[in-house]
Amino acid sequence: MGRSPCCEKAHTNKGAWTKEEDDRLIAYIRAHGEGCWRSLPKAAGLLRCGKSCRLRWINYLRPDLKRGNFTEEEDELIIKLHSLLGNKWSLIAARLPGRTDNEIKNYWNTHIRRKLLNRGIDPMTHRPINEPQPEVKTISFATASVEKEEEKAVVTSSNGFSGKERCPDLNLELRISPPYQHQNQPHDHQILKTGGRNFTTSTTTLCFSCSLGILNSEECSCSNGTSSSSSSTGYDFLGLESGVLDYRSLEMK
DNA sequence: AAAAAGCACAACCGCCTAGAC
DNA sequence: TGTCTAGGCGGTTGTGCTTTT
Repeated sequence: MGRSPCCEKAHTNKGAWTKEEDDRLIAYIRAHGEGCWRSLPKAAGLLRCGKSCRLRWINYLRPDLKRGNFTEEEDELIIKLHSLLGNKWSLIAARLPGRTDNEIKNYWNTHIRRKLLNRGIDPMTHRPINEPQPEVKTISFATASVEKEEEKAVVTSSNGFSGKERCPDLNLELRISPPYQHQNQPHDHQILKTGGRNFTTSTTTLCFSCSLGILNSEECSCSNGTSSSSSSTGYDFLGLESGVLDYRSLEMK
């Protein structure tokens, strides 16, 4: 049994929104707030699908949107978040006030991908291109329901990893907890191996290359592990100190 | 100047999930 | 407990603009 269509498609407009449609949508939401998107088009006098109205509002009409070019800081934050979260655009967007998931997704595909490729970094794995894939041992962060998590591992990967194929006992569930102190890691790095990937977090402050798990990179600017705060390097991994990202609230399943 | 290629981004499509019943 | 639906998400496509040939 197939799904019923989200709206009556025979009598809906498609394609670019007109100024008049935008005005109607804005006026309606100002008067009634965001509510039932399914009934909104009819109530607002729009010949549009509810989904289309929602998308238009969220991505372009919301008053709190920050339009315009991405800053270098936003670029780097997106890269860092993508290295951690993969193509979870909504999660990434949640860390960038005024930016939408669609906007970030487009920006990634048109700008950042190329930028990383120019740096010699695979945009999907965030590892240097041509670097042999390291052998990955499983570290499971989950405590229960192992079989279910294995099923998830087959289908969940957002970065092109097929967990079941390459790592039968792979657990892709990621939970990020307050940093665990480990004295033997160079540069105070901690490598979270999950989903066939390395996620690097830190008890201190990391340079960009280190945050991507590129240890001992020539581009490393971690001051040989002597840095102890972002103020000394100007680097605030994932915005932990600036408050952009509360890593304790992150959870990827 | 015109055509082709490349780029940027708005919008759509289909799937997934949570919640209501 | 199972079914249905609205909302949400990520992938993909369409289209207009810009740059190159």
